[in-house]
Amino acid sequence: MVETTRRREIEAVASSLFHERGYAGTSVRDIARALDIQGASLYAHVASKEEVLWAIVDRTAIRFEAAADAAAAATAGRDPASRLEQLVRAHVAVVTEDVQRASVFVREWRSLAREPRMDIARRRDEYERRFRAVIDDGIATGAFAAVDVTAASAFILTALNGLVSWYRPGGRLGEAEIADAYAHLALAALRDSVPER
Amino acid sequence: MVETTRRREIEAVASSLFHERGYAGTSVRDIARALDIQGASLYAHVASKEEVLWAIVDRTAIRFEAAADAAAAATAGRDPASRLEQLVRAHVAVVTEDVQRASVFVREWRSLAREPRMDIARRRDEYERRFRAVIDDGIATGAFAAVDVTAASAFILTALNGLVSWYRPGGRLGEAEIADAYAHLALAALRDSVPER
DNA sequence: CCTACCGATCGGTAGG
DNA sequence: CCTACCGATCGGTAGG
Repeated sequence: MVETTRRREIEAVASSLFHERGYAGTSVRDIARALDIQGASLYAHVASKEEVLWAIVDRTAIRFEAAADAAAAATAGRDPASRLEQLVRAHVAVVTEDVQRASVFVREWRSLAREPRMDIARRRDEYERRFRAVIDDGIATGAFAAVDVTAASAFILTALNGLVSWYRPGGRLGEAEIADAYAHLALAALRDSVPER
Repeated sequence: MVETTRRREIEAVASSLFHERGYAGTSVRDIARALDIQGASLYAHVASKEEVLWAIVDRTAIRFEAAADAAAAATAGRDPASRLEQLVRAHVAVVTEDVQRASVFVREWRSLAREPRMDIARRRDEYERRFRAVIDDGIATGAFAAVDVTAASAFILTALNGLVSWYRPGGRLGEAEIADAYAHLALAALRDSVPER
């Protein structure tokens, strides 16, 4: 499938509907109706409903990965707290940049067929590993308290992902405020409460 | 609808399927098949598919509310940190006690029709308000850092709810370990990093 | 991008 | 709890 304007419109509209009603709760005709075309006409642009979900999920996964890569590159060699802070800020930026797509990525990837679902599962694990590695380092250096790394990374990552269920563009809290607050909360959660003594 | 054994079995099976595939992704026949009866036979026990979702969601909402009530009652008059700790522990307990139902409550309440959905939305707001109130108090007393209360309560509550997507009964981390870790993380996230000086 | 159409499945009812 | 059945809708194809 070539990347036409129409194709991009379809993905935008689908992201919005999948975000609101979920993948299974959205029909191909719902998407078509939002574009003022017939349901069957959609198939001139996409191979299947699932292919649209895949396009949204894969692209968004790439954004998260690229943002985390950039954060890691920018903070290489620095202390764990700074590295985690940038990972958190990168994640918040990707979510706020496009909540609908981020929401579909976070919530609807389970609706994919076996193979693509396993691909995403693997990439999510990889992504989580970045957080775990930084937390591990922080515990090793004494910057972070000796918490259970699985629980801590799950706590922080699900909090970050939870942003998709409450962030509203144009709301009182913009991306900058949320990034600051979330970076502070995540770091404070991990930081050893009695650092120097 | 009277509460028969069959009725309870239906809700248990439906919780499991809704947890795995979502409400919209689960058919009435899927539920019936898991019970070894015909799809139409389900209607001898339930009025509609949505009524089953409502039963699960409403009961689970009641559990969260009751657990928070008990936590609040047990810590009335105490310091904000202790009160928040017990709210966190209560939440973790309800999730781990029945992940499937908790997961359906957290993820699928949006699939309800307008009226029940608004009822749940209202009760979720009410529930969040308990967290906000304690956080507000903690900031007022100086026990907590002066974070944005909306961001902080959303961060913590979505982290708590995120447990439904990774908790596995019988896994390495049991309810006690998770409750300890999550209570620590939530309190540390809020605590003023330089309390006495 | 449309019309016309496909088989399959959806939630649900009637009547036992 | 079953059989038999309902209209509506599902994702998708053929052929223009």
